[in-house]
Amino acid sequence: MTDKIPKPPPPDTPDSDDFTNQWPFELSEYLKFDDNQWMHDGLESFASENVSNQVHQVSNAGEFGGGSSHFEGSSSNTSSGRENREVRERVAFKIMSEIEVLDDGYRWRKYGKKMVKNSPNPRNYYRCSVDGCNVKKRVERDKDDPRYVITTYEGNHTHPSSS
DNA sequence: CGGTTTTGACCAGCGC
DNA sequence: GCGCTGGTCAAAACCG
Repeated sequence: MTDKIPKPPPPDTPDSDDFTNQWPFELSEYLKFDDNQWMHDGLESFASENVSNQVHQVSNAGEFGGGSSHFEGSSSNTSSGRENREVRERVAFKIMSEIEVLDDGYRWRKYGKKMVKNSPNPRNYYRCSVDGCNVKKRVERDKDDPRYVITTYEGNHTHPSSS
């Protein structure tokens, strides 16, 4: 099952950070959260319509390979613990597709499946198979809209997109 | 043969 | 202190 998807169109953005542009599916919404308040108590509403409140258009999602968001691990500076070690950017996507695993040009190795209580559907955990690339991907189906898939990316790829 | 997938169990953090 | 959820790893099985 390496390439279940025929990988349709990697047309003219093979090395662009905007790999979202090559997604043939309908990217309904794109969510970016610096904190983690998006699914704190609004996961249900988030999947419904509330999402429109803090959702940006895909076209504007031009930041991916550079960790643009000023994500900060801790808030205060601790006397000894300084610094946020590795800034792991988290981005959540809501895609309308029957396929959950879209081929974005990278190879993902599934490393776990878990059933969340909020949804009758299981949550899949993927990890980048490339050595040195510690990017993680979390795929979950919507609870109210099974035809929607929520993909959460964690981290940035440090290797060239194959192809 | 290699790489990947799959299920279960384990662990950690947090809540009450 | 215990329970629960979420997350990760591990071994085995399977595919190309």
